[in-house]
Amino acid sequence: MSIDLETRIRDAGLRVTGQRLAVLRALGEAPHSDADTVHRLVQREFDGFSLQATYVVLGALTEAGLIRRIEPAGSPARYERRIGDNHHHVVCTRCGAVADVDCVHGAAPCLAPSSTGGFAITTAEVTFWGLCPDCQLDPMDYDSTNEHQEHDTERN
Amino acid sequence: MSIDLETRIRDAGLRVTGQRLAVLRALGEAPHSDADTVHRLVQREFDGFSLQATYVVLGALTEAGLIRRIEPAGSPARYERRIGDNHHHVVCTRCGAVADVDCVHGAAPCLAPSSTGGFAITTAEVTFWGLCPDCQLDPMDYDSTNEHQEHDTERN
DNA sequence: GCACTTATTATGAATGATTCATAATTACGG
DNA sequence: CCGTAATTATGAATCATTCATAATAAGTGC
Repeated sequence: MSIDLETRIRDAGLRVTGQRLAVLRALGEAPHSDADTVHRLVQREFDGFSLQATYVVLGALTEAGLIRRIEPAGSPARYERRIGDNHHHVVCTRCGAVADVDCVHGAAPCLAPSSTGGFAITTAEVTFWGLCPDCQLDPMDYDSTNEHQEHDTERN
Repeated sequence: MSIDLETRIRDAGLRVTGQRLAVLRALGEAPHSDADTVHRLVQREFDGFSLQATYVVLGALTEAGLIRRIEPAGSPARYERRIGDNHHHVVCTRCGAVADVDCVHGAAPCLAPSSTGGFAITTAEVTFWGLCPDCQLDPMDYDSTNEHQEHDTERN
């Protein structure tokens, strides 16, 4: 958080635009947001900001290494600003909420497979699955016909 | 492989149909296939077998616990018959090929996070990323404008 | 401060993967 | 062999995402 966002964007070789700043700010407030959420957050600031433009900005920032894209099974891609520290994620099996989990074994790659099948492995990605605090308590759990509802379980 | 497929389907509480048998057989031949691949394989046997029907069958088998569905980032969902042994996967970053990797630490959950953020964790899913044997050799690697081509790296 | 070049954004359409709705068919218990 | 519920067939719909193209704006040099 030391350097300001503008400098970071510039240092990544990108032009500084209000949209990019706003997207980074949105991801600072709401980590693990999907494109649609980022879009809605940034729209408060830029009225004509379309969802497609959101994808373009997210794509550029991801490619530049300023944000990271994760794709948990069953939910749209999510983006986060915490990068370069090889952390992992917990995903709620009921509502899809995502939280960070520090790396299990320190430096990357924090795991080594027993048999690589000839692959030259560069990364180990760990995703934990379980119930978030809200869904553990939620009485709606007993009604299996109910749609899963996304809770506000972004603690970050 | 001891019990025959028909018995397994029945024991899972499902009716035995030719389509289901064919899908299971297809996944025996070509593990980690996506819905489209399964569809094409089964079509050889059932001429009118549609892609949508493939999704229905794959869904039923998955829900019954007869097959497992994995969703590596960037590729469509893939299905496999190897279940219940908590193994993991290596995915080729270039061509998307998937191979099995035995569990790093034995019994599930083979990993424990350092901070759960209040989540009640039930599963740890590990995905390794790297280059498959074919893509390690492939000279097209040097031409970055080329599309990634899927190699036949299913060793199983 | 102004013009120029090129990166970036806006807009609308298109694609790929998957699901849904409904009608036709089939497995299997009685 | 019959009946019923489970399964499949078919076509349309949805969701997330990308593509194509035109309009706009950032940053560079003057």
